[in-house]
Amino acid sequence: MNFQNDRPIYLQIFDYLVLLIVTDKYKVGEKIPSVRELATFFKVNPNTMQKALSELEEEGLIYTERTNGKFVTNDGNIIKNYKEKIALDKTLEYLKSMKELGFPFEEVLEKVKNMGKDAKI
Amino acid sequence: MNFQNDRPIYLQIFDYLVLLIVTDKYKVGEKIPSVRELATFFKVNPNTMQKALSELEEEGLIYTERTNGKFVTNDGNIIKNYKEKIALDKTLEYLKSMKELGFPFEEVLEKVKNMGKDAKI
Amino acid sequence: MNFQNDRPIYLQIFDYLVLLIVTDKYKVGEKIPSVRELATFFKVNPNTMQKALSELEEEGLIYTERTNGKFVTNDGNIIKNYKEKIALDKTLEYLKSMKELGFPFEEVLEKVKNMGKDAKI
Amino acid sequence: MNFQNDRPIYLQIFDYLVLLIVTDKYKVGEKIPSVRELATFFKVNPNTMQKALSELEEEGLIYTERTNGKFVTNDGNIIKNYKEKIALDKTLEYLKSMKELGFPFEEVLEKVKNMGKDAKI
DNA sequence: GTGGTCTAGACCACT
DNA sequence: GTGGTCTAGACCACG
Repeated sequence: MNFQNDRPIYLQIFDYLVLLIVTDKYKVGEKIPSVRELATFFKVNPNTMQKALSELEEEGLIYTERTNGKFVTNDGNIIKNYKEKIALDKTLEYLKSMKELGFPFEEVLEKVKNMGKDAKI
Repeated sequence: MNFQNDRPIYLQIFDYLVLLIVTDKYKVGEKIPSVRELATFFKVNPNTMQKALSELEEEGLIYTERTNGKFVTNDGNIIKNYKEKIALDKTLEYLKSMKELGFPFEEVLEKVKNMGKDAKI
Repeated sequence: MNFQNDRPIYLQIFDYLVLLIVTDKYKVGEKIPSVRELATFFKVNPNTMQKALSELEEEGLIYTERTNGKFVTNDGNIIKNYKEKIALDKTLEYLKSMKELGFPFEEVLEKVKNMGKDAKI
Repeated sequence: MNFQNDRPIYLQIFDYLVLLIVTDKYKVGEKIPSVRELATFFKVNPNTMQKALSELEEEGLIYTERTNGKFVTNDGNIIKNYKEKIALDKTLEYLKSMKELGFPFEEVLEKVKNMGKDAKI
């Protein structure tokens, strides 16, 4: 895992784990590796790992069983909604910034289509 | 102007001034206000303002005439290219992150269309 | 039984059993279920169950007859006093924290009355 | 400041700062001491202090101005509501636990009155 | 000087 | 072995 310099590592790990969850790599209700294991895997300090996981828990995507481990939430809807929310946020932000730049919507749509066609993205 | 807390202020000002330039609010070759004036306007420290302007100058969007002030570049192409570059970057980044989330391109296109239709964005 | 995450499970079980005793669900002198049965019932590790019972015994609310089982104390006064002690502790703690928050006693009394009226609590 | 052993220090500091805010010791909009100063004052590690303050910020009771310091929220309503919320929570929890113990409401009221009379609490 | 982040490492209670 | 907490100390960007 390569971390960028302009964002906190714990947030980058957070984002990565979110991806694993919303794309079903970590299944609903599944136990996730221990804090220490994850810290080793990402080559970060356990505290940093802990912080990333705390954020996940705050979002309701995982929960903790004391002395037992951490688990993906059992509520599939939370995951589904979270995924949808991210998507809407990103789409909205994208369209907003394109509009600020002065592109009419048709042109934006054109760009999206072209870029989606050209490359496999 | 409301600044977010998770990004340097000078970058947020930079972005804002870029918008003014690429949307022709600051015309090609036009003189822009002095550092002091801008600092007052944005309610920031002159050092912060200076940093934002330095970034603009580095991108070639403005240039400095010593003792005379700062001006928007006279080369309209620089501005046009810069605008296009931002747009492509944003579009690429958007499509990439949507793909990471597991959305097929058709669904992304759908979301863009819907959101462009629904709201004035 | 739903356990909270911020307190030891054995303490939560302890509290629950205390309730059973002071509210006479477990009568004076009555035999209580075996550690194993209770552990199964609460879905916890027998060690955890044992710890909860040890605390009860320390408080004098139950006693152990070797090879025979555990029993609620025969001394009704112990139970009565314990109940009274808890009540006073809770009341004192409650009033203290309300005072710390800056509520005058009259207002506290008002809140108690209202909340006791409105809901069945 | 004497910390208890059965609760995280950062939460005890959190509670204490909440008291300072809801009782107007820290006024609306006022700058609070720097993380380092507070850490020194409470004799804890800056990280611990930071965690306590993060919780406060999450609750909306304080906000951060980057490189400038932390401030009590400017919205007096947030503070007022928070105070009221704590009071209701505490009252509800108190009445609930007294009911669980088997005390009829009249008796609870009596205890509250007596204890409020006897001592200055 | 400000807050934010991160590391290294330790200790603890609980199961 | 699990998560949670805490310390000591460092570095960084920002203003």
